[in-house]
Amino acid sequence: MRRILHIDMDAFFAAVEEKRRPWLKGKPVIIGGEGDPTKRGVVSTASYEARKYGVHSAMPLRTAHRLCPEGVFLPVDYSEYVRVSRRIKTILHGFYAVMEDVGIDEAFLDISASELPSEEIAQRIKESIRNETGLTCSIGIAPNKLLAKIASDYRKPDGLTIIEQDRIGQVLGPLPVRKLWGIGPKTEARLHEMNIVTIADLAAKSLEFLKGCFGESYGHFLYNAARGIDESDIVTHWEPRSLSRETTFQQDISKWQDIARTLAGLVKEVVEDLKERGYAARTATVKIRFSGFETFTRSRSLPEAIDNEGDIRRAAFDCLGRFDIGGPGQSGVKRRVRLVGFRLSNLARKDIDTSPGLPLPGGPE
DNA sequence: TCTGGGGTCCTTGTGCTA
DNA sequence: TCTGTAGCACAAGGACCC
Repeated sequence: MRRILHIDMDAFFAAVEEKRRPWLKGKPVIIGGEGDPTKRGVVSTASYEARKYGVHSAMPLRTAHRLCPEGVFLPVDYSEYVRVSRRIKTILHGFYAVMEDVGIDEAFLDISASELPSEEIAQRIKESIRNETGLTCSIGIAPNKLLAKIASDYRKPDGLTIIEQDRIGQVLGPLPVRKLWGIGPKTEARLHEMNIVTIADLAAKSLEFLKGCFGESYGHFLYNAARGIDESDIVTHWEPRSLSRETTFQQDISKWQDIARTLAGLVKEVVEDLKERGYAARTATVKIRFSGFETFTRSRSLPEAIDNEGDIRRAAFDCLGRFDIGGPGQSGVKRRVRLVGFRLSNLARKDIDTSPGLPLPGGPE
């Protein structure tokens, strides 16, 4: 029987800020954007005190300020959170080598090989993290990743929940469908329309029914997830599939030159990132969001993967020219633009030569 | 009235080719 | 030569995650 442990740091960004600024302790702390609730941005993390006011992540900062005017608004200091995150991941590596990184404040560990009881392992991890960083975390342990993630969310903050094989239905059944990883707001709304509110409701539906409503792949996923079935492995290494940058203007803009200058800057940043990581890319995509929040993309695939900024910029501007927004000769674009984004995908590692006739890494000697 | 940024994966439509 | 079809790559959009 597999034993998978999921660890989730409690209100991570807010906790890091409280640790280095103790006067914040007990105050409603809201981290997001530039830390200015009069500007555009959304909440990245709200402390548990702020959550009492109804503030939650992904909420617009202006809304958060309306709900919690006495909140302490702080900008996102990503480099500091990465630094603390690295310390935590090092601690976890010290316990078990088989670890899957899930973003900055989460991880899965496969603890199947350990002789120790699950609870003892969890307590030791919690104690080490608290001693080293002063932060608390919530831990879930279960036979697979899907259930371990639900378990870590079951009791927060500083929680520990273990789901044994024979209690899966009992624990899962009464929970709302939204608790399942992979069910977001859209699917939740669709399920509610079908009178499917809890995971037990979902588990009562047949595979054929779910495939008919949600398609082959997602229907199958929902059927298994409702039963707590997940055979996915711990992923210890992965290659990036795409690299991107995007920016939302403080005020919607209407000058083609401003859009072009922003796009050129984004291309530069993404290409620098691409080169630093040692990749080349074959597909360039430009994203435009208009003032009404309608979002469109235009992409161009090249004959081969490249990392030359000039050629990539030409592909980007070719995409930009295919939007119906006017052009360089005109003083203003037809519609005001809220966001410009740029993405490179179809990445290929530059240090791996995959030309015909040469052995691939890891192939026969 | 408000709705960030950096990702992954899936679905659907379309055009090309065998 | 015409037509139908299957497979594939690509483009675009959408849902979801942290």
